Amino acid sequence: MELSKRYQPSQVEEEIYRFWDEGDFFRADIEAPSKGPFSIVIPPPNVTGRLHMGHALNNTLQDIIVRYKRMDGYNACWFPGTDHAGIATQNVVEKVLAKDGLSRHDIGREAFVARVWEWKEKYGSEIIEQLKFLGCSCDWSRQRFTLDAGLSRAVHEAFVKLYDEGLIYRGNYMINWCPRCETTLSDIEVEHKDVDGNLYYVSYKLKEGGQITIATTRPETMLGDSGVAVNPNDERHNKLIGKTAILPLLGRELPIVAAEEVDPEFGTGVLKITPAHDPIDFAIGKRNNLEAINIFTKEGRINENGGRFAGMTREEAQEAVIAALKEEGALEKVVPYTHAVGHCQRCGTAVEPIVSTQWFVRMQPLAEEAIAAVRDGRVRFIPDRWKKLYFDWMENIHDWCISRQLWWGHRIPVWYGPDETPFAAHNAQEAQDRAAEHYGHTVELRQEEDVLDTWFSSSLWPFSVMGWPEKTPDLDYFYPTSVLMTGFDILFFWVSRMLMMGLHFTGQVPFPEVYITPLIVDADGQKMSKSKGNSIDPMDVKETYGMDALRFSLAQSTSKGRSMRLPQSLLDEARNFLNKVWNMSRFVLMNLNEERPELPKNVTAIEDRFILSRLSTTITSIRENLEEYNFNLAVEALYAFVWHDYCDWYLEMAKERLTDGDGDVRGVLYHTLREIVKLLHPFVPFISERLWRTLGEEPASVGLASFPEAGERDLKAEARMETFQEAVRAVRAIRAELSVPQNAVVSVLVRTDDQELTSLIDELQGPLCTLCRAGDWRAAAEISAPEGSARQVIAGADLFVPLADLIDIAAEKARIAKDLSQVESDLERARKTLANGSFLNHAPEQVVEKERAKEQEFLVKAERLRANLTSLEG
RNA sequence: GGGCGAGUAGCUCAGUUGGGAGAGCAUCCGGCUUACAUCCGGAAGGCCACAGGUUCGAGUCCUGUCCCGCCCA
Repeated sequence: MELSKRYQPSQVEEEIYRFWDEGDFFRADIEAPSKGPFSIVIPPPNVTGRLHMGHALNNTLQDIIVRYKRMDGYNACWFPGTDHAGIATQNVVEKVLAKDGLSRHDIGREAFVARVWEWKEKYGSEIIEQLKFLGCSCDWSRQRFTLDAGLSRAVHEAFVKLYDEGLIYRGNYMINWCPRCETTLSDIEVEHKDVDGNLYYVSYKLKEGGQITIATTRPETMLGDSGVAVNPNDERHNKLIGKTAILPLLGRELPIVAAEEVDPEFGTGVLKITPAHDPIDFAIGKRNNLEAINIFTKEGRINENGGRFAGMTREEAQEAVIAALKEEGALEKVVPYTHAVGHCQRCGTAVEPIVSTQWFVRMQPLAEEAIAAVRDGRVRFIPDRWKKLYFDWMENIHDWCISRQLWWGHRIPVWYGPDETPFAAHNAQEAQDRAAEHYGHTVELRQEEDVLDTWFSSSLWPFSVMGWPEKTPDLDYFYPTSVLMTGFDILFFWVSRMLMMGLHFTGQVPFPEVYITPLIVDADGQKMSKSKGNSIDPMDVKETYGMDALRFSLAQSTSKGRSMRLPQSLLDEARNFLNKVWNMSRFVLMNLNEERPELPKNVTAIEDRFILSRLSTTITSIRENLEEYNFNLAVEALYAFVWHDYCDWYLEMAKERLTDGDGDVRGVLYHTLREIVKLLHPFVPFISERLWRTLGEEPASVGLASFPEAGERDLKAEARMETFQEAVRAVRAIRAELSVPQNAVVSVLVRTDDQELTSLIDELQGPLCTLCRAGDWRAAAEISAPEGSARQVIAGADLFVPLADLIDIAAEKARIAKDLSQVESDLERARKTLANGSFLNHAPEQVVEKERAKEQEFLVKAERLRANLTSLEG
C-alpha cells in the first residue's frame, strides 16, 4: 500500500470507518481471556441530537480510555445508546405536524406517539452515525434506547419498587410549569436569568381604614392574591397583623398575616401573598390557611379567576392590570428593577410556578446512601473538587417532580380505580389484580396520562443497558462499570441520580470513578451554544481537518480546569502533526521496502540506545497520565517524542546508516515506528489504523494489538545524546548567527580533556558532520583557535569553527558578549545564594550541592567565554 | 449574596510534594538539505494580575484586592 505525499484525512477516515464497521472489532466477548472487565456506559445523547463539540470532547475522551484499556488487555466494553428526550423529541415532531397545520391533539395520543416512533426510526440514528465518524469504538451490538422494551421494563420495575417502598408519592405542591411545552419541569430544568423589569408600588386599602403600599415585580399575579404578609419583627408594620386589606380591582378581602420570610428591606416591607404562584407564598399561605387561587390556564393565559382579565396572556394581563391600577389611582410609582426569572431550559419560555398534583420521588433517603458512597471513597470524583458541588446539592436535595404532561416517554405505570385510588404495577394486568385485591372485585381502571421525566430512565442507565432487572451475564460481568465520563452540566441531572438509583437497586455504586470533562468555550470564554451562534460544528472540522485532528486537539487541550478553548491554531497544529506522522512512516517504509526487521537483541549505538530509552519514558508517561485522566500531558509526551526525539534526531541520524547498510538501525527504526503507531492509536485511531495496515502487522486492527510496555531506561545513553545535541546546536547557532552560507562546509575543532567527550565525537563523527554540515570534527586537549574562528563554549569543551574571511569579527564578539553576560548573571545569582548562611543551614544537602556545581559550571564557562573574547581582540 | 474555576511570552495553554520560567502557534532571520514547506535550522519575546505574609528560597503555600467566566440562591 503506497502512501501519498500528504496525509489526506477524508480518504483515510472513510476507508477505515468502513473497515471497522465490517470488522466488528469492538464487540465484547465476556468469555474471552483478559485482565478482567472494563466497561463504560455512554452518556446517551438525545435522539434528536446532532453531534456538537461537547459530544465530540466527551466521547473522544471515553474512546481514548476504552481503546487504551482494550489494547492493554482488558475486556473492554463501551455501551452505546440514545435517550428518548421527552420534550425535545416531542417538540421536533410537533413542528413537523405544524407544517400541515396540525397539532398533536388533532391526531390524538396514539397516532402521535406512532408518528414520533416513525420519526425516531428515520432520523434517530444520525447522532450514532456521527459518533462512528468520530471513531468511537462502542460495542454497537449492545446499543440501547431508553424507550425500548428492555429499558421500559427497567423503568416499570424501578417505579413500582420505589412506589411500594413509599419513595414515590403523588401530591399537590408548587411545581414549575412551562406554558409553551405545557408540562411540569423539575427544579433543575429551570434556568434563572436576570431580567430587566420594574418594581410596581401598589396601594391597597385597609378594611379598617387607611392604606398600605405593596411593591411587586408582577402586578398581574395580584389576581390570585389571598393575603398580605409582614415581618413580625418589623416595627413599622407589625401592628397591621390581623387586619384586612382590600385587593384593588377585584375587591377581594385579604387577611394580613405574620411571616418571618418577609424581607423588611425589600420594597415597602409588605408582601402580597399569591399562594398558587410563588413557592414562598405557598408556604406562608399553607400555614395561614389562605386560599391558593390558580389564575393561569395550562397555556399560561389568565383563567376565569382573573375576572375581566381572563383569556389574556401573561404579558397582556400585566399591561392591562397596570392600566387599570392607574385608572383606579392605586399605582403609586414604578421603579426599574432587575430580578431573576426562571426559564424553561428546553425552550426558554418564562416558567410559571403553579400548584398542581404531580408525582414525586422522595429523595432524601436515596441521597443519604449516595452521599455516604462518595464520602467513604467508594466513588471518586476527578477532579476531586467536584465532590463539593455534589455534596452541596445532595445535602439540600428537594423531592423530584417526575411527572410530565407529555405523550412521548414512559407512561407512568399507575392505574386509578373508580375512587381515584392509585395502583402502581408493571403492567395493566397486574394493576387489575392489585385493584381486585383492594376492592374485593374487578373494577374498571384508568391509566395515568402523564409520562415520566426522561431523566428517570437515564438514572437507571448503567444497569438497564445491561438488561436489569434480568440477571444477565453482562450485568454479572460488566457491572459496576469502571468509570463514568461526562460534563459537569449534568452532575445533578444524571450523575447523582445514577448514584442514588444504582445504590438503591443494585446495592453497588454504578461506577467507582466519575471523570468530569471541562466545558468547551469560545474565544471570549462564553459557553458554546447553538442559540449564541458561537459553536463550532465538529462535522465542519471533519471536512477541513479530519476527525483525528479534532480528537488530537481536544485531548491536547483537556486539562483539569473547568473550561477549555479550542483555537484554530490547535487544529492546525494537530493536522501538521498527523502529516508529520504520515511522512515519517512513509520515510521508514520507503527505506525498508518489504522488510520488517526485528529489534536487535543488543543495540550498541548511542542513538539506538537513546531512542529506545526515550520510548520507554514516553510509554510510562502516557500510561500514567491516562490512568489519571491527564489527557493533555499524555498527548504532550507523545508529541514531543514523535516529533523531536524520533523525527528530528533519530531519523536524521539514521539516514546515513541506512545508506551504509547498517543492520541495527533498521530494526530500531521499525520497532520504534510500530510502537509509535500503537501509542497513537487511542488518540488518533484512523491514521494509526491506516498505518498499521500499511505495515502489514498482526492483528488485523491495531486496536486489538497490545499497548506498548515500557522497557529499561538508559540514562547513560540519554546523557551522551544530550551532549551530542548540545554540540550540534552550538555549530548550527554559529552558522545561523554568523550567516555562514548554507552550502559552506565547515570544520569543527573541540578543545577538551574529557576522554568521554573525545570518544563520543569520534564515535558520532558521521552524524555530527551531517547534522551541521561539517567536513570533520576533531577533538583534542591541545587545540588553539585558528585565526578567524567562531567560538562556542559547551559543557566541558571549547568549540572552534574556523571561518577565515567568512567571519564577521564584530558580530562574533557581540555573540560571545551576549552569552557571557548571561552566564555572568547566572554566576552572580549562584554566588549570592551560596554566600547566604541561612541557605547553607536550611536547604537540603543535595540542593546545596547542586548549587555549588552550578556555580562551578558557570565559573568555567565565563572564564572560557572571556578567553574567547580576548583572543578575538588580538 | 454564596460557591467554584481562571488570571504565566502577542495568542492558546503546560508547569503534581516550594529549589536555575516551558510548549505550540504567531513574529523575526536563513533555507525547496528529495519523508514532510502541514517542512528544516536559528533567534527574539515574560516585574508568572496586584498587595502583603510564611520561608534560607514562592509561578507554586497563606491572607486580602482587582478582573473574567460558570454554578447556586
